[in-house]
Amino acid sequence: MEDTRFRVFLKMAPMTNVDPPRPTLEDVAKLAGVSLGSASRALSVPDQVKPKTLALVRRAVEQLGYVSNGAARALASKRTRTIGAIYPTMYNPAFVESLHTLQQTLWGLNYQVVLAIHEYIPEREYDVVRAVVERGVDGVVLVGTAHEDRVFDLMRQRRIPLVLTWQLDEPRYGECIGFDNWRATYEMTKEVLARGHERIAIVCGSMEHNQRARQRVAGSADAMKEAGLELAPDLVFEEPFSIEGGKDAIKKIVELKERPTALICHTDLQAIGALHECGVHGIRVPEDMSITGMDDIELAALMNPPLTTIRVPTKEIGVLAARRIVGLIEKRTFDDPRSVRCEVVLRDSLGNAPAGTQRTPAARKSRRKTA
Amino acid sequence: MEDTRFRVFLKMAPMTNVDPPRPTLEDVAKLAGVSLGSASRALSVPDQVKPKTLALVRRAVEQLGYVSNGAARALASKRTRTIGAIYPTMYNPAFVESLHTLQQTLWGLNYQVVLAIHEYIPEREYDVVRAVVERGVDGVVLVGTAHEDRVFDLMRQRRIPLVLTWQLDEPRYGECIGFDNWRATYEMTKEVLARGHERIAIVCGSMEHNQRARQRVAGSADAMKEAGLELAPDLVFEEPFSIEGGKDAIKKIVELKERPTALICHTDLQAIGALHECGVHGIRVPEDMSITGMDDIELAALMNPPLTTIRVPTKEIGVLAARRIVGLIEKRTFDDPRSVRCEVVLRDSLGNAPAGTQRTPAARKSRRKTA
DNA sequence: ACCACATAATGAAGCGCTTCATATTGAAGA
DNA sequence: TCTTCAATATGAAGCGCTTCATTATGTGGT
Repeated sequence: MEDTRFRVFLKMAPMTNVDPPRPTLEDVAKLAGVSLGSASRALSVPDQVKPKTLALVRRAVEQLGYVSNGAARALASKRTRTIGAIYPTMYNPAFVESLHTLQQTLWGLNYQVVLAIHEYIPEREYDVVRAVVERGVDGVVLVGTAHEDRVFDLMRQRRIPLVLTWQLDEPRYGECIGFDNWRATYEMTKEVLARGHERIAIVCGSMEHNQRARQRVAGSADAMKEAGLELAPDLVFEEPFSIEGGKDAIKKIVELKERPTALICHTDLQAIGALHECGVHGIRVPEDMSITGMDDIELAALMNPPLTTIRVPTKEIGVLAARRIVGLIEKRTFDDPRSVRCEVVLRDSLGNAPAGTQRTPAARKSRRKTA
Repeated sequence: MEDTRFRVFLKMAPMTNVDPPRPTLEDVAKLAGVSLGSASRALSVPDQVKPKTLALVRRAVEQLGYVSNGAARALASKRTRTIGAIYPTMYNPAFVESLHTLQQTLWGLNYQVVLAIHEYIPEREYDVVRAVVERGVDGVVLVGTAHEDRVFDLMRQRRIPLVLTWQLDEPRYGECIGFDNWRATYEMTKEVLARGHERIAIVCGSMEHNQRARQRVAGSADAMKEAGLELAPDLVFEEPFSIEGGKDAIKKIVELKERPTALICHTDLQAIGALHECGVHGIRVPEDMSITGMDDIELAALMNPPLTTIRVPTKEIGVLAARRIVGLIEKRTFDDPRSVRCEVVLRDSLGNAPAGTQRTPAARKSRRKTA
């Protein structure tokens, strides 16, 4: 038995091309009866063509279902209206918020975002930046100010505007939108100290390639020094910035002979993990141990107990980064601030140090004061 | 007084061009002493040039800091090695997980991802798909099988491979990787019914443009029908798929004369919000009201009480979607499954219905059975 | 009517790459 | 030494768009 469907197909194939080429601007121009140049201008600068021409072109576009070819446009115009946004991870809602406003703002300025994630792996960051640059972007937004030299070199050599977020520094290349990480943890640590804590632990991320982490640890260390205390190196836990990271810190802490009475985490995710793991081990928060986070993600306030944390203006960072990168690209100047402020948000997960853990009279006094 | 810096600048400007052009492949070829074509092949198919040529080209690339121009390549080759991934939001960790494995898998297959978010706004979805197509992608991955006609038409007309995730259907165009949304809530509802609940509320997303939402509601309705019950329309709350959405549902529920004894949420985020809001209103979970979620995000197990939910193989979906879209593009066939399975994960937020709320003998019986 | 001048439309020259028909090379066989 | 035929290399033709020098069109002033 013959399958007629096949016969039809074979007959038609040579006539109806298998792959009818997608319409180009030239097709549009031809159909509209105008020149290629006019068609192009009708689409990109509609107020510079006569209404009649515009209408003709628009109708042809409609009729053909024309969609412009971005590669050709990019090649000819040397612009892509695309920004590369490179984040460590999307598991942290703080970055999601920031990305969200970044992309909203850029959309409003008629730019698109291409997102890339490097999972906190430094070499991966370079690969990703390079891939994005190769693809063609008019600007790049990165998190943090410390990056491999070759990242900066690549950007500078290609003269691609760069905005660095989440931190304030004098970078090798590019501009910053961020906050003072040192101050953030410094102020939080002050609050912790004010409640009589002396044995304070820190859960930070890997410090090796993360300057923010180093600055934050320094903020705590300096606050403690001012109080005549010292940050014990064995109470600084370098863990992933994740829920799991926070859990692991607590698992290590329960093994300690002498446990800390407060735990300052550098992300809310870690704090949430720590909080939960404390429950597993019967450690009461804040009675036995205080826990603080950073970012003030939506969930922080919903925890039990609600999480004391540092509010980071993530959304503002996204907006400002978007405006600044566009400003750099278009050599316009938005008169925006470069720095945003964090603030400590006090909730129940931070309480007084357990009685009898204070060695210094000053601490005993401060504990009473805020009790 | 004369500012000499200016003089120097003005003098140099005509000589040292302000914008030394980035090196092109032609520069590389020239420096290496080979033809443009050979240089191109050295980079794209290194095993088809002599080792000597390859070395020459590599050295020239190195020396010039050459980075290829993706637009030119895309224009000439008609391929971009880029996949457009379009998600409703990144606030839901379930999507983040899925994106994560999608992009990892695609990276391994030598493809990049451009991400776009539409915030559950249907018109925005089209804009975003179009923007991505215009930019140039070899394939697109979408969430859900119901989309505006023009989305499908655009993809089909341009013959861009399309993979639809999170759901199984016979779409107008493209292929599916997903699970049976109806079955997921059907099974969950069975579990709820088995604990004697009769007044069951549902928190879903907007059903108008979201077929998944409709399928899930149908799953619950059908399970209830089998038990001789009916899903009350006024107990179906269409709320955003967010923490806030869950909170709002509870706010409406506390106003009700007769409250439901169980709340089936369609995302864990909603369930988490609901859980918290119950606390605010003094509703004990699960004693006064049971709450269930969907997705089984990491946080679900950390809630208090831990959340009964439906585990969705989000990571698997990402991997399978990546492999399938590449398969479609390269006309290769990975022998992968098209469907993945969900399963109910029982935790403490689902409990027995409060005594005295059962109207049917069967329900009373089943309550005793599982008590 | 005529010129001057702004406003629009035209057509061609690339943008930097891939690809393919063609030319060149060199090693093996006669 | 001379073919022969693979393996490589070459050079030119575009890919579809923007842009710009140029030409055409039309408006108001005299």
